[in-house]
Amino acid sequence: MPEGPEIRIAADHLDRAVRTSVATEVFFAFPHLKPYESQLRGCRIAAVETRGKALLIRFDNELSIYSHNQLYGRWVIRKAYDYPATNRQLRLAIHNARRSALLYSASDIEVLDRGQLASHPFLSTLGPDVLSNGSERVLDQLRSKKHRRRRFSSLLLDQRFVAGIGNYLRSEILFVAGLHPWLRPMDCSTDELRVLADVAVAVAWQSYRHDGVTNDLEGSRILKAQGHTRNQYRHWVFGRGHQPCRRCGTSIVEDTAASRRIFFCPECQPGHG
DNA sequence: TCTTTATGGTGAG
DNA sequence: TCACCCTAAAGAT
Repeated sequence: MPEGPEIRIAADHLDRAVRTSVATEVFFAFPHLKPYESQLRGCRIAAVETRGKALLIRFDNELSIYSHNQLYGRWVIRKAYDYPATNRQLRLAIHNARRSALLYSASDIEVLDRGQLASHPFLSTLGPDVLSNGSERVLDQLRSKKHRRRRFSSLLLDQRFVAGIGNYLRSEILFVAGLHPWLRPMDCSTDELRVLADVAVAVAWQSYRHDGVTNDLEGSRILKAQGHTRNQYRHWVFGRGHQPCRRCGTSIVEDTAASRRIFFCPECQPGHG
């Protein structure tokens, strides 16, 4: 289940498994991609990259495989031709002498040449990647005229604003920054925006380094030791509607924004109304 | 065996 | 803002 950090973790595994190796075989489930199987067979993989939630596998013949996992796609790395037992649909496989990289369930897979990559309708609209840039780029976006009047709840999910933030990071970032979701950049001081930009980058990096845990690391470690499940210790507020805030005990509010669930603490995230 | 939900994204109005 | 697309798993019946 993929936001920027999860995609980057998958890309790291993929990179270790296939980069610099020759693809001995490439399989596409979609008929319109079949012609590329022979074009990519025997090619070396030059790089595995992420752009927000999208992933690119760059081959040395100038072709790239683009994939977006949406909500469902899942990468699995196995020994060569060692397929897992699963009911999921295999959509893409890249084999080398030692490993097989298998992409299940994803529906958004393309093969792009250099020109198509440069003008890609989704990639070309992405804002700065939250994991590939310092917080200055995020601050620039927050201060830009284009975004100043939009609520944080809408802004943080917009990949043209900053790429890689998804629905759990939205709630978590706003909680850590202490900002109410309905606020807009124009409602905030420069210092507050600077904090938000720093927090956005920091929370995304913590999630990447600690396998999706955005909660306080020491606190989550204790909860885990006490036998709490991953869902129970993972986040500050996301998925914790009506439970007590970990900081102040106030009941966490669950609401809807941009057609997605959002969670916040009305006490720790003031400034609305 | 349904219906709903999900850490995502698009396009119409 | 809403309907819709995508796929899999969980929940309801």
